[in-house]
Amino acid sequence: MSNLDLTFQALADPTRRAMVERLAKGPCSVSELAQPFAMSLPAVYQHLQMLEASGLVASEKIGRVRTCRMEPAAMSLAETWINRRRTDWESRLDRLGVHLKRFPEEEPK
Amino acid sequence: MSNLDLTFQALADPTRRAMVERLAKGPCSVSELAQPFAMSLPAVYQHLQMLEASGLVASEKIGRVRTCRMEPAAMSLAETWINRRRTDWESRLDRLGVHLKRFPEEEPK
DNA sequence: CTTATACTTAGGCATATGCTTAAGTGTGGA
DNA sequence: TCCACACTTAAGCATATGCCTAAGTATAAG
Repeated sequence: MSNLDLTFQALADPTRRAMVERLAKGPCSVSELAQPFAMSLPAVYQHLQMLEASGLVASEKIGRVRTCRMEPAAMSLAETWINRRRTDWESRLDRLGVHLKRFPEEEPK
Repeated sequence: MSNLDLTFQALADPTRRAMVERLAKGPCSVSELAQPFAMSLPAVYQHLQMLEASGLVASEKIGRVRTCRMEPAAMSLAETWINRRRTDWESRLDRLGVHLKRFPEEEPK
């Protein structure tokens, strides 16, 4: 499974996106991360593991507290993939526009 | 299910990402879309339906041919969501940097 | 030493996902 | 009219996902 698979899969769940939103504001413990959700701690923990597997989040355990933080590099990878497709599409539209301006009656292939 | 759920879910599958990559180069029929994959046409069709449900792709049927095209607006939504979290994180790091420069021995809360 | 805290693992269950094959439906060429 | 083509629907199946409860483990406070 490629990293983009795991990354987009991780972002596909609203609970996990909310967790990322929380971590974008700054690091926190597993309990703090779990606090907003009406869900058991093991469930939150599983979500956290998917976020870590994708590389979107990293964590470190000190004493009995695990502190989680966002990992912006993985975010960038996903962002870049999307941006690339948008760019491809838009540059195609640009070329099409230029072509139609010069030969308005031809249908592009 | 929110639109971002459907969008990221759609992008989580490598087959569907490849379909989006194909469509970023320009519109094509369902058969053309299916051609690169070692997969039955119904399977491809189901992927297409997920892409349409997310808004990433739109299609129109003329005669017996359905022509599919990329829909950049849905791409932007996903891109923007990711970008926002990255920005939040980075601006937090910036504030932290300023603070540490002025009070190097304090631990930030 | 005992107990509370903060995770962590294990097992189970219901639903969702990604395919398959078989059997349609509508369109257009011969 | 007949038939091939381009989807489209339906049914089924194996695995994955998202939760749960119960039962751990390790650290820290009393």
